[in-house]
Amino acid sequence: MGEVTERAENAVRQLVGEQLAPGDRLPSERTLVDDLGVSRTTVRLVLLKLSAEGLVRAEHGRGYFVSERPG
Amino acid sequence: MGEVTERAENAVRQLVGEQLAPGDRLPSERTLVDDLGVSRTTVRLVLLKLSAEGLVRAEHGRGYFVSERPG
Amino acid sequence: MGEVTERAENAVRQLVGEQLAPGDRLPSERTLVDDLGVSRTTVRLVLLKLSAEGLVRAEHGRGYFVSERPG
Amino acid sequence: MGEVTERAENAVRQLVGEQLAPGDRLPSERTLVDDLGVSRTTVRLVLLKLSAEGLVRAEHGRGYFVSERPG
DNA sequence: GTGGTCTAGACCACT
DNA sequence: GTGGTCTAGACCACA
Repeated sequence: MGEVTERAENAVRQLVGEQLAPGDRLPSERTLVDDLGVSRTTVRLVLLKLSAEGLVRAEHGRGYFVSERPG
Repeated sequence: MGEVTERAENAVRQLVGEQLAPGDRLPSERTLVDDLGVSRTTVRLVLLKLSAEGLVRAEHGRGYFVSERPG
Repeated sequence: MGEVTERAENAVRQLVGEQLAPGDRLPSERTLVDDLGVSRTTVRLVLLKLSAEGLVRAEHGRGYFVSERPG
Repeated sequence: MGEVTERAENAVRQLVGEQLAPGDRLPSERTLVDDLGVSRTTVRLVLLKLSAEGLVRAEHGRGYFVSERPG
């Protein structure tokens, strides 16, 4: 995993862990693209990783949400 | 066609083929939204497809009805 | 215009004149149906009248909004 | 088909017929949203119709292209 | 109170 | 950064 992706991942992890509560919706993919200054591919790579960890959960057409049971 | 739409399509096909008779009225779009747990857009996509096939026919202000000649 | 429609009209007029500001969105047609306890036909009749007066303006798919220049 | 969609359809037809040549790429759906002032749903409805007619062809991840054989 | 049209914006699959 | 799928919910036309 490259340097850019790693920085994006840490930014999203921090957002989820420190600024959001379980059940909260994350910023949209396109908002994260703008805010983090990375490509949509990179954003999705990060979100897919966090989804696999169970930290967040995607709902088609609605958004990403912070999981109730992290892990 | 996506996974969600496909499941909804199968549910409506089964309803039309097994529980309703020619001339019967289908549940309203909004009822199907509740019963199938999908958006109205997805419900309409399915009903439009079945209409194009001639399985059902829409009547503005009245509802959807099972066709007399399926096919 | 019947008694029921008149009561509904007065309720919406009061809402627009006293509780909302120019540019604000009105409650949706279906919300007004529930809140006023009248049919959709009655609600639309009232909103059409207020639109004709220039008090409110409809935007398809978005809602009704209080006009900037009432009248 | 509604009034808004019809206007959008005519605009795209004119673009395809008068300003683009076979093989040319159309503006992206999101660009058309901005240019035509309608929602992406409406844009897609128009493009789906023109695709069904064979006037244009969609390529996933690449864009819409003017067909070689219009019709 | 139904089907028809339209808005706004999300995630997904792909290049 | 495109097209593809899906959500949510608004007003419109009709019965």
